[in-house]
Amino acid sequence: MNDKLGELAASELEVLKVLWDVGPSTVRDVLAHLQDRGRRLAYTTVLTFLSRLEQKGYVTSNKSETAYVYKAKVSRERVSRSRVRSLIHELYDGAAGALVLQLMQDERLSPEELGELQSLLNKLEDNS
Amino acid sequence: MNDKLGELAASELEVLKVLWDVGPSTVRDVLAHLQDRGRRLAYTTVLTFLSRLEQKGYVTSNKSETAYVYKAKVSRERVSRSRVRSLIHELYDGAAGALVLQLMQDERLSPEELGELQSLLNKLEDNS
DNA sequence: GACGTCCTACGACGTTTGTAGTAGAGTGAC
DNA sequence: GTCACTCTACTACAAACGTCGTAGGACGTC
Repeated sequence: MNDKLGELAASELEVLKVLWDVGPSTVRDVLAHLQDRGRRLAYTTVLTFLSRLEQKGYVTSNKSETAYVYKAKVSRERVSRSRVRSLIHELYDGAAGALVLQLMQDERLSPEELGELQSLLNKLEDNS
Repeated sequence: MNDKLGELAASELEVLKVLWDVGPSTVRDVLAHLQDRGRRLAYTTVLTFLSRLEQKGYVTSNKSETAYVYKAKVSRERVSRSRVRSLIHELYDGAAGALVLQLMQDERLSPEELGELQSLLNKLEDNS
């Protein structure tokens, strides 16, 4: 059917993130999780977002006994990659290195993270 | 005056980028550069974007002899930082390291970029 | 001084986003 | 069988976004 992913609005992403974090959920589940995160929305608002996400191809739904269960159809990694890529494009015309440098400078990385980076860097240097 | 920066829509960012890339420009200059990049817009559309950018506090304008000259008031770095930060927040709940790793793996970095990363990494490790 | 050209101000209009209300179907409890 | 509740479908509506048209002032040229 509709394989083409539409654009993902901010609130839609927020909802999708719940599905990633907690797995397949009903509208009521999603609402509860959002409220835990301090977001106050009406039940029907969440329903609207889930429907729009389904239309855009990001989630699927299955009728269970009681209510529809929504499930993410697109992985967090895929969305992340595509958003990061457009960010790089928008801001740096594709120069990913600049972004990495900026991130490393601005965001305080833990020693563990630094270690991981180092070993990945070693691998990349070997490979080239 | 109005110090608060509003949200930056996609097309507005595109226009702002021209100002960053080529410096202070008139509407017509901006339009020309956008068209070079393959974007087809009406003159008045660009004017609208510049006005909205000015309202939101991202650019200033000065009347010259002939036409207004628009100038970015907010640096690319500042916008970049804030967008990257919301990206990290939206997708990784603040874990910047994950994003750095993903970037390094997905985007093919040149040997020069890898070198820069290495030396920054050394510095960070020393400091900690 | 009328004409073409360029500029800005302002309004407009369809679409998307954020948010929610209402109506009606299903179901369990009494 | 009626009450209370829950769920979905449909509609709505304001604000933001993407895009442009038109009107009218300024200026140079015949």
